[in-house]
Amino acid sequence: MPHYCIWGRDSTAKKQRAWLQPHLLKCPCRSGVDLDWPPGDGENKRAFASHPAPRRRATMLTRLFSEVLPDVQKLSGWVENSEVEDSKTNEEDLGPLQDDDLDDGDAREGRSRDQSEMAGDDDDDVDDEDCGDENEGGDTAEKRGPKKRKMTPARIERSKVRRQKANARERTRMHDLNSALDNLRKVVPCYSKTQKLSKIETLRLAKNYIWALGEILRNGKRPDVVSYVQTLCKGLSQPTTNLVAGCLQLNSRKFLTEQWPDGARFHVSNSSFSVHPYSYQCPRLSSPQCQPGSSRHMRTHNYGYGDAVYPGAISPEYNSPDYGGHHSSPVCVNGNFSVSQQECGSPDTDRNYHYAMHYTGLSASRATAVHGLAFGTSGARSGSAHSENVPPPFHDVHLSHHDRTPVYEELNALFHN
DNA sequence: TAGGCCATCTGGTCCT
DNA sequence: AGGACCAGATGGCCTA
Repeated sequence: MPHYCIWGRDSTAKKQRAWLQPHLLKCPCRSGVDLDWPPGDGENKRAFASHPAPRRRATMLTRLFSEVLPDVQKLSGWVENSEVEDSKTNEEDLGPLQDDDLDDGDAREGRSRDQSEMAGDDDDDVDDEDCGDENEGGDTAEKRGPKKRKMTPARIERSKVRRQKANARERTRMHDLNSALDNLRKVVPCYSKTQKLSKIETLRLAKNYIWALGEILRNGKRPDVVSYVQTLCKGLSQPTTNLVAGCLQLNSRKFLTEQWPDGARFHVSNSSFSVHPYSYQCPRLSSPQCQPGSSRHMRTHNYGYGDAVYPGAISPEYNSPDYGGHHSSPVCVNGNFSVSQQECGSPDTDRNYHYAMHYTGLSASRATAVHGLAFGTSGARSGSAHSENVPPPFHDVHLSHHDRTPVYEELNALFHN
């Protein structure tokens, strides 16, 4: 049973909530009062109730890049060497923050305490420094070294200006980072301007995408769709998994009717399979929110696209020529399906549209080409603001004229918003 | 209301 | 001294 201790005073409800997430937190206090987890009742519970903020919430990007980097390094290594020792990296590197990540807690403690002390207003800082000058009789180590210069009003003013400039630079830096992430979103196998992947999911998907492409290079053959999708979705949240699956299936279907360079038609067998680990029942399908044109969730949120399902991602019968026209419209937009009123929430609808990833007998090679290698088909992205020389994402692949059903128009609108 | 994601501010560290 | 980068803290917004 882990122990947590008290290391400060802050009573905001949110921080208390966060503090109670043991997987995110590790109290850096050396000498605080240890408390049993879970809080339980009595004095211990009261102590938790009044417990302060977490000292640390794992920094997202650092965590993510620590996940991505080993794979990228490994990938680049075996691409160059044409060999890979194993493929267990994905299993190794994902997961919640580990205790090892927090081993530097003590080191941070001192810094955090310094920050806490310095977080006060400038006047306090000035007072402290002035007081420090007055206590020259002591012989502690921290009182040696260069003598602090007195904070004159002019120096304080300059310090404020410096701080403001630093803040502006930091904002710019973070905006640049976000722009880069936006560009990354455009090249991973799932992109929508209205349903942005979160930063962490974008990085995870990018990592998986790189890994999948590397596997293709290593094996010299195209993988089956299932393993390809499994690779892409490894470590992703359920909503992101469904979104990716939907995107893949959508774009796969686009190619069902397109001519390939060799003139061969895309082969569609009668067989199909489901990838149940990724199945996800749209919880709002039968809810009152399931209304045509509902736009409540037409905004960016990471879990809003959780049940995004696109026409090609539904059941195999959906693709059959016998498929009824009344079924041609369900499009889950951020969890809301644009279905007719009578369909919404009906048992039949729920039964027919169980939102597992159903793959038609899609040729693995074609799918791979679509999702991983066939950038050339889409041409250059027009109007893209990013400067990186990135391949255009497959979602820009144009549909052939006869494939531009209203559903696809809607999807195109969705994807190009 | 809990929890996730995000932007912003901030001070520390390293480097030029 | 100042810039880049990092990471902790904080609060807003949103969904379930």
